[in-house]
Amino acid sequence: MSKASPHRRVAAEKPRLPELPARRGAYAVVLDAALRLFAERGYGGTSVRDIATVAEVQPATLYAHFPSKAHVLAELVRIGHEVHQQRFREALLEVQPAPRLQLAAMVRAHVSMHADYPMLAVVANAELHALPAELAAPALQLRRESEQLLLEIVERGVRLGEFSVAQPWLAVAAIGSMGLRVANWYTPDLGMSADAVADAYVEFAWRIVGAKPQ
Amino acid sequence: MSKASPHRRVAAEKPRLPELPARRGAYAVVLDAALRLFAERGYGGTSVRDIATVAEVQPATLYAHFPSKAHVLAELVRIGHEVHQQRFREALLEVQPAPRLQLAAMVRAHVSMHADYPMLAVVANAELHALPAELAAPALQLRRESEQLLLEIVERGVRLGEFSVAQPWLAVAAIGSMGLRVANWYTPDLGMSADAVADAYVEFAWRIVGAKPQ
Amino acid sequence: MSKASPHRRVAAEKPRLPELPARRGAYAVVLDAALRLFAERGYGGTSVRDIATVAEVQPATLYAHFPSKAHVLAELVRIGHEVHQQRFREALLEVQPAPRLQLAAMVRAHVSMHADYPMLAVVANAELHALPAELAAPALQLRRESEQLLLEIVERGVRLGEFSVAQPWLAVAAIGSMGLRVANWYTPDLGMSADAVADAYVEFAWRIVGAKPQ
Amino acid sequence: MSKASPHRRVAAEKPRLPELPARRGAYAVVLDAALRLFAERGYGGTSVRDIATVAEVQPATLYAHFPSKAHVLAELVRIGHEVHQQRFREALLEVQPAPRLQLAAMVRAHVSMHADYPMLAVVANAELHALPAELAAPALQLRRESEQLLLEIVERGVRLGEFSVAQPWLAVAAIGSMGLRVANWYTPDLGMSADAVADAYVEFAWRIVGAKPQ
DNA sequence: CATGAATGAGGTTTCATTCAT
DNA sequence: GATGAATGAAACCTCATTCAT
Repeated sequence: MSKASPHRRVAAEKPRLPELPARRGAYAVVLDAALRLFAERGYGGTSVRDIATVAEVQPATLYAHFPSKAHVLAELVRIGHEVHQQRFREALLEVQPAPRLQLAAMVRAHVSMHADYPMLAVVANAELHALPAELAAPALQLRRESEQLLLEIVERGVRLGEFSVAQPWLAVAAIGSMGLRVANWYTPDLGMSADAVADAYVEFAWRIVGAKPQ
Repeated sequence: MSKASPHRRVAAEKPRLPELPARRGAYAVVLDAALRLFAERGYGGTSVRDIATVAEVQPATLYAHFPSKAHVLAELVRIGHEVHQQRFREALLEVQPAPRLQLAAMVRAHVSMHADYPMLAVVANAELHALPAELAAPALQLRRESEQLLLEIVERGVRLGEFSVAQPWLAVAAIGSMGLRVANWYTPDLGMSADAVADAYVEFAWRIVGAKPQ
Repeated sequence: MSKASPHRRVAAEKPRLPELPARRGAYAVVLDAALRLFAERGYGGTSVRDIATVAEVQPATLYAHFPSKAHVLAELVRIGHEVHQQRFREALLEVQPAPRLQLAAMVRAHVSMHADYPMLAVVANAELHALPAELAAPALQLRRESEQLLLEIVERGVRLGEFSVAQPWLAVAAIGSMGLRVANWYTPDLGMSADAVADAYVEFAWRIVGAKPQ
Repeated sequence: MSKASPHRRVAAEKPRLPELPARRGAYAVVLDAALRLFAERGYGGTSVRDIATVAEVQPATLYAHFPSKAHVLAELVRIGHEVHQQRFREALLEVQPAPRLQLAAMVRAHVSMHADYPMLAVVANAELHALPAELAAPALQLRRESEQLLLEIVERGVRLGEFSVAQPWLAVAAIGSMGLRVANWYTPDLGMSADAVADAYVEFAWRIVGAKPQ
């Protein structure tokens, strides 16, 4: 399919991919083209020819770098989840062990990742279902771990009396969902920094879990 | 494409479509099949042949009722938005004019719609981008109106001193996003009623906007 | 196919069909619609639905009057050849037995038929090949007879010393071809009567066979 | 459609296409197959699969060389008109400026082209109407120019007193029509050379315009 | 590593036709 | 006699992928 979609699924245009140190040339161009197209039209709405055209490469060239179209998506999904996990890891390493601060650090990481790499986030979220089971498994594992981590923080906050929320897992679902969707509408053109959005969402998260002031 | 997706995009199996009074026969069967398939595999991942097979009709029969595959999606998107709007309308008609109650009614309508018709909601949200502009326009218009309505309620709450939130539009974005995602994970099998989920989300929404107790 | 052709295959719009005494109703409407469409787009470029649409009838109705699409064409071809033959017959019955006058009468009949029923003539000529052998046979027979008749007239003229042409059969081919093509370009809008065209073509025919003056 | 037509639209079998210097392989094979099938069954009566089968390639291969079925026809129509124009051009360049000789040269070129490439001529004439406007335009333009050229020769002959014909444009129509139809019946199997046919038609053309002897 | 050409399968849609009403 | 709905086949075309060069 080659028609452009009439209404954007992602508001922002860039940045698209984080630095991919070791990989240059056709690999990077193809990945970048696929990212843009999968984000805009979805995996099923994008043909290998579409990708090759945007990448200014022949369709056959794609197969020198990826075993199949699905593997291109798999690679984008992997990168997306890796970036997400990396931000989570850094956030945890640098934060004091207070639930209130831990939650803030996680939400900030979550939201800013979705604002900084919106296309990557949309593809990793919305096109995951297009992957065959074995290619999707690693991403699903990371997702479960992240959610579990967030849940443990919230439950610990509740146990310590710092948070007050009836069903922590529902709060986690709500907080996660809030952040996911940022990828769809955030763009620097809004005149608001990604940090400012993250700040606001941290406040929302605190409120949802009933965090005590201070 | 005819391979089954390995991980569910929607947890619930039913109910799928609201009563479509006057329409019976192939029209309803096709629509129901398309709903299930679009929800599971996406529009681009579903072929007309797939739909026909599930509906137990010939592909040609589909074209006696819909001008194209896109029009099948358009009809599902239309129905989804109509149900959503209908719930919003009823909620508003029956509620006291207090912002706190209005917000509660809207969130309850929003969440319960996504829990009651999860497939319809997922298709209407996640596959809207696959529609050509002219078919997507009515849904986009309804979306803007719903969001505007929610925003006005929150802003009024702030003006009246009942709510306390720095950027009402961000709060609206967060609240809306929370509810959207319910469609992906809710199923009665969780042992939790849709009403109970809605109750919890109403509480979250109140907290996000800093609603004063009472 | 339903797109209109961009350049006319027949210049004239009407008249289309001679009076069909005994047949009224759907039969006549279908035949008239098919005539127009076959003339403009050809048999292969016209669908049964196209015919039904123009005839303002359901496709199924067509099958109450014709066993198949091919039989609709066969009927038009039959009528076309019948009209042609009828004109030839009348021409012969009313003419003096001089080759010069006989040739004139035949050419006049041939040309005026193509000018009076251009759509019918174009369909009978240009779409004959689309008919299966058994449906085309009667028309092919009539064609051979007409040609043979013309050939005999020319050969007799040569024998009697009234015509002078080396290869009578080539002259007949040329004279017949000239007249056939009139159907494509003649229209009363040209400001010239069909009779005037026929007069001119009679003169051409005389010249081709080298008819002695008087 | 794959049934063979029962009565030939073109008597001759070959030669079919002029030398296409630079083009070999699938392009040429497809074009040759399409020429034969379009000539026999018409554009609407020939499927892409039919062409691919005769060309001994896959249908998909056709689309590596032509954007659509219509473009295959367009290419044939283009080649046909180019050959015709080329013959006209050569004829004019080599002839003395006497109207009588000019007319002879043109008619000879016209007729011999239709006898030498009968399939190409039939397709270019009889299937032109199946092309969308933008693809048909160049051919229509060439046609108008050829006709205009012939008309100017006849009118000049009349002015110079070498020809005597009341309506030169009608004579041109008749002469052109005569030649067109040669493509339908001529075949070397008749035992008559294309040149001999052309000679006869030159004589007919002279007679039609009333050319003075010598 | 990149490519142009080819392919078999399958995409969406239209076809001529039938049949119960 | 007319129809609305259905159908199996086939229409045109695009798909992801391969391979010799």
